Order: sequence, then structure tokens, then C-alpha cells
Amino acid sequence: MDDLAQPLDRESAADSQPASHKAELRLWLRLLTCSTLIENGVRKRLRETFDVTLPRFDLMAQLDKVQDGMTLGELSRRMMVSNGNITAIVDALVAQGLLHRQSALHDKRAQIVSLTETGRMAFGTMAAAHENWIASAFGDLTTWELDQLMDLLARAKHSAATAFAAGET
Amino acid sequence: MDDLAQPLDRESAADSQPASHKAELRLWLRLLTCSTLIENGVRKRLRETFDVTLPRFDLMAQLDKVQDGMTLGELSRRMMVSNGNITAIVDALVAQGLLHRQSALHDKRAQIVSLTETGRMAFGTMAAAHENWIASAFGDLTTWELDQLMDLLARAKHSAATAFAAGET
DNA sequence: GCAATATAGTTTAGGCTTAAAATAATTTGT
DNA sequence: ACAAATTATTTTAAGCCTAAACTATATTGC
Repeated sequence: MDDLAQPLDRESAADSQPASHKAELRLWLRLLTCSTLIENGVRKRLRETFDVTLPRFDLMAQLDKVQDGMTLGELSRRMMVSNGNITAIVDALVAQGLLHRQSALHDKRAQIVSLTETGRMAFGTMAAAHENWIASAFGDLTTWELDQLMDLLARAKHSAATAFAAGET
Repeated sequence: MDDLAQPLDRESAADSQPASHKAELRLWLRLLTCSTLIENGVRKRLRETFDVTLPRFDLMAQLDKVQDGMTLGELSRRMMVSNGNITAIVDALVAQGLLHRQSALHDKRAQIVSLTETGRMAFGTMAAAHENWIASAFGDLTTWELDQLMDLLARAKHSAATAFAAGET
């Protein structure tokens, strides 16, 4: 009987009264909460234990993954922050003797930054502690749950990247 | 045969050579990537479409959830940012006529902030667009996958909250 | 070759963020 | 009652972040 109240054209009805997406909204808020919770926890421990900021640690982590350093632009892309931002963080780490800066051989515009020996050792110490903090943050999850999350977040990452890339320059 | 190479005491071996937690580390990086991807996308769209910053939108979102406003401290806790931060954001929104500020009746220290009528309408418009952006960010995931993620992130949230709360004041 | 375009990095202005210290008001313990 | 501790907010200094404008170098298309 209630069917009589339904509009004949479902599509136009969907347009005039758009579908609710509260589930996605709640998921986003929960994702953000998790992320912020861990990020704030790590930030605080890095400061208290090693007197280092999270952005500087993150930058060193990117450099630790490669042998021969990388350009500022590559750091910017990998860290997903704007390029104007990298300059100051690199400046600070170079001033502390943790980073080495050199012009690229075949491109006078570009600069290659890499960890100094001091920097690589300092990062090694911090990274070991960091790994334990993260392990304990996920300590209540089983291996199976970790794998599930990895898989679902991979799909979410791809979905979001596609959605937000649509209509870019 | 290889068993002969194993130490007799597994516990002490685990201490001298701590377990690797690369899986948790990769999960954290993926979670952070997802979060940053969506956050940056939303930030850009809010600026381009409504000329508003993400922190101001987030603050209005908190106030929109309640009828009678809340104190600055409550905003600080809910948004998981430091309290000194809230002051400036509220100041800006009050100056734009989007927020109302009043002293709490029974506590002269506290101030209650709430959305003005203008603020609530402006937020309504932005929230509708925001909801669609988030829906499209998760557009590739099935309902079942959304539910799975919600559940797993709830566990992760609880785990991380417990881990980082240990040893606090 | 050379002008137009693109890329690498820096600088600037404005805004967000934190931690820590300061102010003011409330609550607690005696 | 009243001193001590707590709570709400603001202020400060330092650092991170973005977008946009700018400089310098490289690449592309005639």
C-alpha cells in the first residue's frame, strides 16, 4: 500500500532529496580520530624522549629509506606537504648537522638532501623507539585484524585518491 | 636440524633482539596516508568552494551537533587540539558573525559559544557539500566494507587510546 | 636558435598548532 | 573561613602549514 506513495521516477526523487551518507561521514570521523590519536601520542613522545618534532622525524624517515638522498620536491610529494614547507624543515636539520645538502649534478635548480652519518644514527635510535610505540598502539589487534585493516585501507586510499583527483589541474 | 641453533631461553632471546613490528608500522603509515589524503582534499574544496578553513569548519561542526552551545574547553577536548588554539578560531568566527559568545551562568571563568542563526545556516550549506565529498571519497567501498572498517577502526581507536594513555598524568 | 612553457626551490602573508606560563574564578581540605 | 589545589581561558614563543608570487634553470615547440 505504501508503494503508492513512492514517486514514479526514482532518479528524479533521488535528485530532489539526495541520499544521506551518514555512514561514510561517521567512518571519516573515526578514521580521523584514530589518526589524530596516534599522531598526537607519537608527537608527544618524540618531543619528551628525543626533543625532536614529528615533521622533522618524518622527513628523516623518508631519507632513511633511500641510499642516495632525494630532492626537496620528492620529499614534498612523499610527505604530502607543500614544497614551501620543506625548505624550513631541511634548513633546521642541516643546521643541526643531521642532513647533508648538495646541488644535483645535471640540474642546477635541484638540490639533493641526504642523512649525514650522525643523522642516520640518530634516526636509527628514534626509529626503534617509534616502532615500539606504534606496535603498542595496535597492540590489541590480532594479526588477522591488522591484515584486514591494511587491505581495507588500501581500498580506501585508492578510492579517495581517485575521488579527489577528479577535476584537478 | 636448525632447531639446534635456537637459544634455549626464548624470552631472553626476545629481549636481546626485540621483535620486529614492521606490519604495525606499515599499517600506521597507510592509515596516515588515507587520513592526510582526505583531509587535504576536503581542506582544498572548503577553501575553493566556501572560502573557509578546515579548522573553522570542524569547530562549527562540533557546535552544530548540540542545541545550546558548549564551552571552549569542551571544544578543545572534542577537537583534540590544545586549548590555546581554540581562542583564536572562536575569535575569528565571532568576528564573522557565525558564532555567539556568552559567559556561563554559574561559572564566571567559562564561556559558552554557539552558532548564530547565520552560522547554523552557513554550516548547513557547507555540511551538505562536505557529506558528498566524503561519500565520494569512500565511493569504491561496499556497505560491507564500510562496516568492516568502522568495526576495525573502533578496535584500533580503543587500542591506541589505551596504549597512549598508559603513563600519563 | 629562441620564445614559450614547465619545473625546482624560495619567499611571503596569513593561519593553525603546541607547550608553557599567566590570570582569574572555583572547588577542596581543613 | 581560608589556604591550597584545580579548572577555564588567554597569552606568548616557536614551529608547521598552505597558497600564491617570485627567481632561476630546463625543456619544448617551432
